[in-house]
Amino acid sequence: MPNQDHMIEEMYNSEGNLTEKQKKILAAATEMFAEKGFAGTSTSEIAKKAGVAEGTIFRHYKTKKELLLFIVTPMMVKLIAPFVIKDLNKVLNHEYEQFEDFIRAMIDNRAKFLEKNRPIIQVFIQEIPFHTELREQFIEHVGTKVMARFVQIIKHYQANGQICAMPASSVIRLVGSTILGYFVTKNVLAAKMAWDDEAEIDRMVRFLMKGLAIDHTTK
Amino acid sequence: MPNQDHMIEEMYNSEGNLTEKQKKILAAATEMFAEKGFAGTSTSEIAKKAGVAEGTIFRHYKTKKELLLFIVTPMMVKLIAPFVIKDLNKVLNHEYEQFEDFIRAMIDNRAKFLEKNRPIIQVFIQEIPFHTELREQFIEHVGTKVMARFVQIIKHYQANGQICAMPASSVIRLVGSTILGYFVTKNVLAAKMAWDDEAEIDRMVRFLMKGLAIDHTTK
DNA sequence: TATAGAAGTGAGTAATCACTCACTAAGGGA
DNA sequence: TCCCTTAGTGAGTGATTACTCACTTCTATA
Repeated sequence: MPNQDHMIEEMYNSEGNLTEKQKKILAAATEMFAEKGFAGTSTSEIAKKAGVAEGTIFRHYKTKKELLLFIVTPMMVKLIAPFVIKDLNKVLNHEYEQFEDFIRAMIDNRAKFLEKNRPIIQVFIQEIPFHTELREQFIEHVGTKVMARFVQIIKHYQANGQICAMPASSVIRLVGSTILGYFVTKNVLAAKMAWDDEAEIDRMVRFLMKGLAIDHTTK
Repeated sequence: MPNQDHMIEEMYNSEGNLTEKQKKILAAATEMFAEKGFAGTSTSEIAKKAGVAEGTIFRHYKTKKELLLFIVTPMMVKLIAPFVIKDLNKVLNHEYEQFEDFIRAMIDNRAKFLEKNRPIIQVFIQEIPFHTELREQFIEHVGTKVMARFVQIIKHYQANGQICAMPASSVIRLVGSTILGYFVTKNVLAAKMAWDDEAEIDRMVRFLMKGLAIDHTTK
């Protein structure tokens, strides 16, 4: 797909020069996709909510699906990749000497990312099972590039003697699952229960550090 | 909703006395909902795949949504609740003296459950964001009943001195996230990469045991 | 074997779907 | 001022949607 990169780059630069109505369309579509799903939302509903004619949507996006991709694609490109590259450098420059510091920085960073892009991320997660393009994009941008960076980071701390020997991919999965689980419960069940965020983060970090520490027990 | 329990009970008993065509409808609907989503699947498609007339679907299910609920509801009732109750008793009867044995039994049990009901579970997970009824049912059956059981189990092992002091809900979240992450990567990325299942389980269990062990380090 | 009730059918319905197109409005450079 | 490009419009398109209903077929029991 040679035009995909072009499309992405275009979006990268063009966020500023969008018409007022175009912004309204994107906002309305994001909100409705998050609430009712892509297949459950009609273009007429989006137009009504955005306060534009239905034809206006199709002036800018050839199909309804293209609208979805324009909402969801830049999130992956713009916001995941740069973070990882930047933080990788910090790690390799010994900015996070302790693995714990790196974990805490990552949790904090992702929390802010999630807060800023909650509805878009929601749409992305909800729609990924139904759209091959989304899966492919995700694998391309996150699955390979980001993964490779993380492997380097983990190996760095393993060589350091800070975390135990184990395939890097397993470490990433364990850490990722734990952090993801924290975000999911925090965001989905937040209102339903008492939630001391700082304490939960502390417990989670401690659990991770202990779980990944080098074994001293001879079992 | 007073008729919900009745509906559930009915399904509980009636799985055997379904017509051949009804079974075909359920199978076809499950498969298509999993693949294309509830909103993205039309009743005419289901009828075609099941080899029945479209009217036959609506003879048994008043609406398309009722069909979805008939597919997804019994999974929660029949298969989650009994397991937990049974295993709770095993724990309280000291059948799993070691917390590790309990964890391993649970992983094994859930793996079999997932294998048997993969498409239904997939539909359930994919549709839960869009249907309030599903969320309510899940909270009612899993969120409260199952949660309460787990809290008892965790407290048992904490009193035993096998796992560290921490709110039971946090322990459940950490363990649950880790196991869920294992299942997700295993099932979603299974074909894409090498996967030594036994080794992964061992690593995960070791991670959990270390992570939840009682602290000896004076930090 | 007669019959009632359930299972199954498929043509038909109004509503809604994503999308088109001929059109007007607006803005900026020559 | 003219003109060209882009943005925006909304009525209209055929296809598809979930669902209905009058009808036939099957099946169990009396």
